[in-house]
Amino acid sequence: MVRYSISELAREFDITTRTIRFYEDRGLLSPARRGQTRVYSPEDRVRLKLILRGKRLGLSLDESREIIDMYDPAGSNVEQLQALLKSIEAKRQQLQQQQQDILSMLDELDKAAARTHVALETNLSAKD
Amino acid sequence: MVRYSISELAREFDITTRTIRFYEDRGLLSPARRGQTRVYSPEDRVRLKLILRGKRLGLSLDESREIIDMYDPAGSNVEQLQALLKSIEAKRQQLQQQQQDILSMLDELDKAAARTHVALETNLSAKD
DNA sequence: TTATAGGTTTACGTTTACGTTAAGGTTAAC
DNA sequence: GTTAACCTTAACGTAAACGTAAACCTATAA
Repeated sequence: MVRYSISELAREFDITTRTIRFYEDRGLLSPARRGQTRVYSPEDRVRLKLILRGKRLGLSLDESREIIDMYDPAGSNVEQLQALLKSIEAKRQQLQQQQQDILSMLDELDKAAARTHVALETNLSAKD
Repeated sequence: MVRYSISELAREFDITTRTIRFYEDRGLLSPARRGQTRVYSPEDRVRLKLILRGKRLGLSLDESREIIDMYDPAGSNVEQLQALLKSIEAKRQQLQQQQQDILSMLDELDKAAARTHVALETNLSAKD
Protein backbone atom coordinates (compact mmCIF):
# COMPACT_ATOMS: atom_id res chain seq x y z
CA MET A 1 0.00 0.00 0.00
CA VAL A 2 2.02 2.87 -1.35
CA ARG A 3 1.67 6.22 0.41
CA TYR A 4 3.42 9.55 0.08
CA SER A 5 4.13 12.38 2.46
CA ILE A 6 3.47 15.93 1.40
CA SER A 7 7.17 16.73 1.18
CA GLU A 8 7.86 13.65 -0.92
CA LEU A 9 5.35 14.84 -3.49
CA ALA A 10 6.68 18.37 -3.27
CA ARG A 11 10.18 17.13 -4.01
CA GLU A 12 9.10 14.85 -6.84
CA PHE A 13 7.19 17.57 -8.67
CA ASP A 14 9.39 20.47 -7.67
CA ILE A 15 6.69 22.48 -5.97
CA THR A 16 6.31 23.61 -2.36
CA THR A 17 4.18 21.96 0.30
CA ARG A 18 2.31 25.23 0.46
CA THR A 19 1.24 24.72 -3.12
CA ILE A 20 -0.04 21.21 -2.42
CA ARG A 21 -2.00 22.39 0.60
CA PHE A 22 -3.37 25.22 -1.50
CA TYR A 23 -4.66 22.76 -4.09
CA GLU A 24 -6.39 20.89 -1.29
CA ASP A 25 -7.86 24.14 -0.08
CA ARG A 26 -9.28 24.76 -3.54
CA GLY A 27 -10.86 21.32 -3.57
CA LEU A 28 -8.50 19.63 -6.02
CA LEU A 29 -7.03 17.16 -3.56
CA SER A 30 -8.38 15.46 -0.46
CA PRO A 31 -5.71 13.22 1.00
CA ALA A 32 -6.33 10.89 3.93
CA ARG A 33 -5.04 11.79 7.37
CA ARG A 34 -2.98 9.84 9.84
CA GLY A 35 -3.72 11.79 12.96
CA GLN A 36 -3.25 15.33 11.79
CA THR A 37 -0.78 14.49 9.06
CA ARG A 38 -1.73 14.26 5.38
CA VAL A 39 -1.19 10.90 3.68
CA TYR A 40 -1.31 10.72 -0.10
CA SER A 41 -2.33 7.68 -2.16
CA PRO A 42 -1.15 6.93 -5.70
CA GLU A 43 -4.52 8.27 -6.90
CA ASP A 44 -3.87 11.54 -5.10
CA ARG A 45 -0.50 11.64 -6.81
CA VAL A 46 -2.11 11.18 -10.22
CA ARG A 47 -4.51 14.01 -9.52
CA LEU A 48 -1.60 16.22 -8.62
CA LYS A 49 0.11 15.28 -11.86
CA LEU A 50 -3.00 16.21 -13.80
CA ILE A 51 -3.21 19.56 -12.06
CA LEU A 52 0.38 20.34 -12.99
CA ARG A 53 -0.16 19.26 -16.57
CA GLY A 54 -3.12 21.62 -16.68
CA LYS A 55 -0.89 24.37 -15.40
CA ARG A 56 1.60 23.80 -18.20
CA LEU A 57 -1.28 24.29 -20.62
CA GLY A 58 -2.30 27.52 -18.96
CA LEU A 59 -5.43 26.16 -17.30
CA SER A 60 -6.72 27.71 -14.13
CA LEU A 61 -7.19 25.47 -11.13
CA ASP A 62 -10.93 25.56 -11.68
CA GLU A 63 -10.49 24.41 -15.26
CA SER A 64 -8.19 21.61 -14.17
CA ARG A 65 -10.71 20.50 -11.61
CA GLU A 66 -13.42 20.42 -14.23
CA ILE A 67 -11.29 18.25 -16.48
CA ILE A 68 -10.35 15.89 -13.68
CA ASP A 69 -13.99 15.61 -12.75
CA MET A 70 -14.76 14.55 -16.30
CA TYR A 71 -13.01 11.29 -15.58
CA ASP A 72 -15.94 9.63 -13.95
CA PRO A 73 -19.49 10.37 -15.06
CA ALA A 74 -20.75 9.91 -11.52
CA GLY A 75 -23.06 12.92 -11.88
CA SER A 76 -25.37 10.26 -13.16
CA ASN A 77 -28.46 12.17 -14.22
CA VAL A 78 -29.09 12.56 -17.90
CA GLU A 79 -28.95 16.34 -18.06
CA GLN A 80 -25.66 16.38 -16.24
CA LEU A 81 -24.26 13.78 -18.61
CA GLN A 82 -25.29 15.85 -21.59
CA ALA A 83 -23.77 18.94 -20.07
CA LEU A 84 -20.62 16.93 -19.46
CA LEU A 85 -20.45 15.94 -23.12
CA LYS A 86 -20.80 19.58 -24.06
CA SER A 87 -17.93 20.68 -21.88
CA ILE A 88 -15.79 17.80 -23.07
CA GLU A 89 -16.40 18.97 -26.61
CA ALA A 90 -15.59 22.57 -25.66
CA LYS A 91 -12.33 21.50 -24.07
CA ARG A 92 -11.43 19.50 -27.12
CA GLN A 93 -11.95 22.55 -29.32
CA GLN A 94 -9.82 24.65 -27.05
CA LEU A 95 -7.03 22.08 -27.10
CA GLN A 96 -7.16 21.93 -30.88
CA GLN A 97 -6.87 25.70 -31.03
CA GLN A 98 -3.84 25.41 -28.78
CA GLN A 99 -2.35 22.82 -31.10
CA GLN A 100 -2.69 25.24 -33.99
CA ASP A 101 -1.18 28.04 -31.95
CA ILE A 102 1.77 25.86 -31.04
CA LEU A 103 2.38 24.88 -34.64
CA SER A 104 2.39 28.52 -35.74
CA MET A 105 4.66 29.53 -32.93
CA LEU A 106 7.09 26.67 -33.58
CA ASP A 107 7.19 27.68 -37.22
CA GLU A 108 8.01 31.25 -36.33
CA LEU A 109 10.65 30.16 -33.84
CA ASP A 110 12.32 28.21 -36.66
CA LYS A 111 12.43 31.29 -38.82
CA ALA A 112 13.68 33.42 -35.95
CA ALA A 113 16.43 30.89 -35.27
CA ALA A 114 17.42 30.91 -38.94
CA ARG A 115 17.63 34.70 -39.02
CA THR A 116 19.63 34.66 -35.82
CA HIS A 117 22.11 32.19 -37.28
CA VAL A 118 22.55 34.44 -40.28
CA ALA A 119 23.09 37.45 -38.08
CA LEU A 120 25.61 35.49 -36.01
CA GLU A 121 27.66 34.45 -39.00
CA THR A 122 27.58 37.94 -40.41
CA ASN A 123 28.80 39.33 -37.13
CA LEU A 124 31.50 36.68 -36.79
CA SER A 125 32.89 37.07 -40.29
CA ALA A 126 32.85 40.83 -39.84
CA LYS A 127 34.70 40.43 -36.54
CA ASP A 128 33.33 43.77 -35.29
CA MET B 1 -2.64 53.45 -45.19
CA VAL B 2 -4.76 51.26 -42.98
CA ARG B 3 -5.25 52.38 -39.39
CA TYR B 4 -7.35 51.12 -36.50
CA SER B 5 -8.90 52.79 -33.51
CA ILE B 6 -8.59 51.20 -30.11
CA SER B 7 -12.25 50.23 -30.02
CA GLU B 8 -12.07 48.67 -33.46
CA LEU B 9 -9.32 46.37 -32.27
CA ALA B 10 -11.17 45.71 -29.05
CA ARG B 11 -14.25 44.64 -31.00
CA GLU B 12 -12.31 42.52 -33.46
CA PHE B 13 -10.51 40.54 -30.77
CA ASP B 14 -13.26 40.61 -28.19
CA ILE B 15 -11.26 42.32 -25.47
CA THR B 16 -11.72 45.66 -23.73
CA THR B 17 -9.92 48.88 -24.53
CA ARG B 18 -8.63 48.73 -20.99
CA THR B 19 -6.83 45.52 -21.89
CA ILE B 20 -5.22 47.07 -24.95
CA ARG B 21 -4.06 50.08 -22.97
CA PHE B 22 -2.75 47.74 -20.32
CA TYR B 23 -0.63 45.92 -22.90
CA GLU B 24 0.77 49.25 -23.96
CA ASP B 25 1.51 50.06 -20.36
CA ARG B 26 3.46 46.83 -20.06
CA GLY B 27 5.50 47.71 -23.13
CA LEU B 28 3.93 45.27 -25.58
CA LEU B 29 2.38 47.88 -27.84
CA SER B 30 3.34 51.43 -28.77
CA PRO B 31 0.79 52.83 -31.18
CA ALA B 32 1.16 56.19 -32.87
CA ARG B 33 -0.87 59.14 -31.69
CA ARG B 34 -3.05 61.58 -33.52
CA GLY B 35 -3.23 64.35 -31.00
CA GLN B 36 -3.95 62.46 -27.85
CA THR B 37 -5.72 59.57 -29.52
CA ARG B 38 -4.07 56.22 -30.16
CA VAL B 39 -3.79 55.12 -33.79
CA TYR B 40 -2.91 51.51 -34.55
CA SER B 41 -1.09 50.27 -37.65
CA PRO B 42 -1.43 46.78 -39.16
CA GLU B 43 1.87 45.93 -37.46
CA ASP B 44 0.43 46.93 -34.11
CA ARG B 45 -2.54 44.73 -34.89
CA VAL B 46 -0.25 41.77 -35.60
CA ARG B 47 1.54 42.30 -32.30
CA LEU B 48 -1.79 42.26 -30.53
CA LYS B 49 -2.69 39.03 -32.27
CA LEU B 50 0.56 37.47 -31.12
CA ILE B 51 -0.06 38.56 -27.56
CA LEU B 52 -3.48 36.94 -27.60
CA ARG B 53 -2.11 33.77 -29.10
CA GLY B 54 0.42 33.70 -26.29
CA LYS B 55 -2.41 34.08 -23.83
CA ARG B 56 -4.22 31.08 -25.26
CA LEU B 57 -1.06 29.08 -24.65
CA GLY B 58 -0.82 30.27 -21.06
CA LEU B 59 2.12 32.60 -21.57
CA SER B 60 2.58 35.60 -19.35
CA LEU B 61 2.80 39.00 -20.97
CA ASP B 62 6.53 39.04 -20.29
CA GLU B 63 6.93 35.72 -22.08
CA SER B 64 4.90 36.94 -25.02
CA ARG B 65 7.02 40.04 -25.26
CA GLU B 66 10.17 37.92 -25.27
CA ILE B 67 8.83 35.80 -28.09
CA ILE B 68 7.74 38.81 -30.11
CA ASP B 69 11.16 40.33 -29.60
CA MET B 70 12.72 37.19 -31.03
CA TYR B 71 11.36 38.20 -34.42
CA ASP B 72 14.17 40.52 -35.25
CA PRO B 73 17.73 39.87 -34.06
CA ALA B 74 18.37 43.58 -33.74
CA GLY B 75 20.22 43.03 -30.48
CA SER B 76 23.12 42.62 -32.82
CA ASN B 77 26.03 41.73 -30.58
CA VAL B 78 27.29 38.16 -30.65
CA GLU B 79 26.60 37.31 -27.02
CA GLN B 80 23.06 38.56 -27.30
CA LEU B 81 22.52 36.52 -30.45
CA GLN B 82 23.77 33.40 -28.72
CA ALA B 83 21.54 34.09 -25.75
CA LEU B 84 18.67 34.54 -28.17
CA LEU B 85 19.33 31.15 -29.73
CA LYS B 86 19.29 29.63 -26.27
CA SER B 87 15.93 31.10 -25.39
CA ILE B 88 14.49 30.14 -28.74
CA GLU B 89 15.56 26.59 -28.04
CA ALA B 90 14.08 26.73 -24.56
CA LYS B 91 10.77 27.96 -25.92
CA ARG B 92 10.75 25.22 -28.50
CA GLN B 93 11.20 22.61 -25.80
CA GLN B 94 8.40 24.08 -23.76
CA LEU B 95 6.08 24.08 -26.76
CA GLN B 96 6.91 20.47 -27.48
CA GLN B 97 6.10 19.58 -23.89
CA GLN B 98 2.80 21.36 -24.35
CA GLN B 99 2.13 19.36 -27.50
CA GLN B 100 2.62 16.18 -25.54
CA ASP B 101 0.35 17.42 -22.76
CA ILE B 102 -2.34 18.26 -25.27
CA LEU B 103 -2.15 14.86 -26.90
CA SER B 104 -2.51 13.11 -23.55
CA MET B 105 -5.38 15.31 -22.54
CA LEU B 106 -7.18 14.84 -25.85
CA ASP B 107 -6.78 11.11 -25.46
CA GLU B 108 -8.29 11.22 -21.99
CA LEU B 109 -11.13 13.40 -23.16
CA ASP B 110 -11.94 10.79 -25.80
CA LYS B 111 -12.13 8.12 -23.16
CA ALA B 112 -14.19 10.33 -20.87
CA ALA B 113 -16.60 11.04 -23.72
CA ALA B 114 -16.91 7.33 -24.45
CA ARG B 115 -17.67 6.52 -20.81
CA THR B 116 -20.19 9.33 -20.73
CA HIS B 117 -21.96 8.00 -23.81
CA VAL B 118 -22.20 4.59 -22.17
CA ALA B 119 -23.57 6.12 -19.00
CA LEU B 120 -26.08 8.09 -21.03
CA GLU B 121 -27.38 5.07 -22.89
CA THR B 122 -27.57 3.08 -19.70
CA ASN B 123 -29.58 5.82 -18.07
CA LEU B 124 -31.85 6.23 -21.07
CA SER B 125 -32.63 2.55 -21.48
CA ALA B 126 -33.25 2.30 -17.75
CA LYS B 127 -35.60 5.31 -17.97
CA ASP B 128 -35.04 6.12 -14.30
C1' DT C 1 -26.30 74.05 -28.99
C1' DT C 2 -26.72 70.24 -26.67
C1' DA C 3 -26.51 65.36 -26.58
C1' DT C 4 -23.98 61.35 -27.47
C1' DA C 5 -20.41 58.56 -28.93
C1' DG C 6 -16.00 58.22 -28.97
C1' DG C 7 -11.38 59.19 -26.87
C1' DT C 8 -8.08 60.26 -22.61
C1' DT C 9 -5.60 59.75 -17.73
C1' DT C 10 -5.68 58.35 -12.94
C1' DA C 11 -6.44 55.41 -9.40
C1' DC C 12 -8.35 52.16 -6.49
C1' DG C 13 -10.46 47.26 -6.49
C1' DT C 14 -10.41 42.20 -7.54
C1' DT C 15 -9.14 37.41 -8.60
C1' DT C 16 -5.75 33.81 -8.96
C1' DA C 17 -2.03 31.37 -7.23
C1' DC C 18 0.69 31.02 -4.41
C1' DG C 19 5.08 33.14 -0.94
C1' DT C 20 6.31 34.11 3.57
C1' DT C 21 6.56 34.42 8.29
C1' DA C 22 4.74 32.98 12.79
C1' DA C 23 3.74 29.80 16.39
C1' DG C 24 3.39 25.56 17.61
C1' DG C 25 3.00 19.89 17.89
C1' DT C 26 5.56 15.09 17.08
C1' DT C 27 8.98 11.75 16.40
C1' DA C 28 13.99 9.87 15.69
C1' DA C 29 18.74 10.38 16.59
C1' DC C 30 22.42 11.54 19.35
C1' DG D 1 16.81 15.80 26.88
C1' DT D 2 17.57 18.48 23.35
C1' DT D 3 18.39 19.20 18.62
C1' DA D 4 16.74 18.37 13.91
C1' DA D 5 13.55 17.28 10.65
C1' DC D 6 9.32 16.69 9.82
C1' DC D 7 4.37 18.06 10.26
C1' DT D 8 0.23 21.40 11.36
C1' DT D 9 -2.96 25.88 11.12
C1' DA D 10 -3.43 30.78 10.56
C1' DA D 11 -2.79 34.94 8.49
C1' DC D 12 -0.86 38.62 6.08
C1' DG D 13 1.79 39.82 1.62
C1' DT D 14 2.43 39.88 -3.42
C1' DA D 15 2.64 39.78 -8.64
C1' DA D 16 -0.08 39.45 -12.76
C1' DA D 17 -3.84 40.85 -15.46
C1' DC D 18 -7.01 43.17 -15.82
C1' DG D 19 -12.18 45.51 -14.02
C1' DT D 20 -14.42 49.51 -12.67
C1' DA D 21 -15.35 54.13 -11.86
C1' DA D 22 -14.39 59.06 -11.90
C1' DA D 23 -13.41 63.14 -14.25
C1' DC D 24 -12.26 65.10 -18.27
C1' DC D 25 -11.66 66.42 -23.54
C1' DT D 26 -13.64 66.57 -28.45
C1' DA D 27 -16.05 66.03 -32.58
C1' DT D 28 -20.27 65.66 -34.99
C1' DA D 29 -25.18 64.79 -35.77
C1' DA D 30 -29.75 66.43 -34.56
